[in-house]
Amino acid sequence: MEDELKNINHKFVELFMQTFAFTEEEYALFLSYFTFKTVTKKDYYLRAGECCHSKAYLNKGCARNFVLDEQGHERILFFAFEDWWLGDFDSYYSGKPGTNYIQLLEDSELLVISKENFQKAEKEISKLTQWYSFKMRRSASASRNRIEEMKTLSAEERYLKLIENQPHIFQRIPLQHIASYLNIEPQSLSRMRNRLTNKH
Amino acid sequence: MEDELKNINHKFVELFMQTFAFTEEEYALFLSYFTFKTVTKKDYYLRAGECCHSKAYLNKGCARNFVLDEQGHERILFFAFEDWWLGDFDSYYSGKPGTNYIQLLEDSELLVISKENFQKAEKEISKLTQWYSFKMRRSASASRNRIEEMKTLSAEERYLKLIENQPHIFQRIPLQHIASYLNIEPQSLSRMRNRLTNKH
DNA sequence: ATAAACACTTAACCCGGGTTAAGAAATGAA
DNA sequence: TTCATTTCTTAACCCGGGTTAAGTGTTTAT
Repeated sequence: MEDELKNINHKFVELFMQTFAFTEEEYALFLSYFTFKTVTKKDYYLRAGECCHSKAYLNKGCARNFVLDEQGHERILFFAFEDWWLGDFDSYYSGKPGTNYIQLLEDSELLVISKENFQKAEKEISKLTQWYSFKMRRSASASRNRIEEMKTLSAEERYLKLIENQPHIFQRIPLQHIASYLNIEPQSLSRMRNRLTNKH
Repeated sequence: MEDELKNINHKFVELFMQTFAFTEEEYALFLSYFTFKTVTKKDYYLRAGECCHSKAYLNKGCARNFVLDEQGHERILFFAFEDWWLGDFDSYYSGKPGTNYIQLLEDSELLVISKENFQKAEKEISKLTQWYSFKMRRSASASRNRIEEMKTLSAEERYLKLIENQPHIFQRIPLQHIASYLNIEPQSLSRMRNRLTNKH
């Protein structure tokens, strides 16, 4: 862990040191519960059927979170980039096997904390619970907004919104995965992009 | 309030008295922060553009939570029945105007608690915070499952799953609203039902 | 009792996305 | 450099759901 400390994403440091006002001691204690892990492109952090016993801070790299439909097609629920947390939280809390796959799309760095260590940390650093309920609320809100978006926008509208709001995704994520995220086939995305450019 | 106390849904009593082990005093205090409200069919608890300053326990009746898409079509996100809580939680926490409409579909009874009163109650009854973070986690999990369902199932599969898992909905909710919940037009639902019965 | 409002169904036509198949372009490995 | 793999595109055909329109029940209000 020692060597990697200097490489920790500044957003991680800022979040706990500034936003949640951890003391140096609390921060050091919190960090000591993590393990630093490098994973290569295409590795999985989690597969369906496994129990999720940890959460992981994505220090560097990006990942896709997907499930399989009844025909075995991969359906990407969302992408994760630097400063996101990885995990199947249904499985994490229920202790039961989950349905999510989480695959890294680049060589990446993770800060992994086990469920047990997180519980210990929560007992020792009371601010953590506060942070966590804040995060939970934000996550619930994001999911509700996503549902709203899926219900009110067409595939084309969602594509245009994605270009508008998260253009960086197109720099790092292959179009086939973006198609899956938009819930259409790669061929349909290709056809749609063609349609859109010929409009002008 | 006095008169209506005996009509409070037994699930409400059980939740706080048994599951969260409120004392008689805590329960009485908590209840004193609510106002009992009867509303008639088609009334709105909330409209888009309004700020949501309260949450409401649906003691009796049912409601639909919907948003408008860009063409002004109503899109139902979910239905609420007895023992659900009503509110636009993005607006509740942000203090900003929300996008959700919540309309009662039957003559209904609500137990309404204002944001201020809930905050007071949280300070006086620490178990409430515990209850609330539990609820938040459940809600986040439900939303994620809903996204997963929307991404992996066709309209027909979602319809069959609805019959299987929540047949009571068909007793109380008009088909046009169920169509909106399934994200299809009433005509398409009608056609689909016809298709399905003719299969046998 | 009667009209108005609401809820559901059927049918014809259109269009976007799925499917299948093939080929082009870009990337990676030996 | 060369071959293999991966990624992206194009095209033809099909199908489910949208759209429009009309018609049939079914409630609700007066």
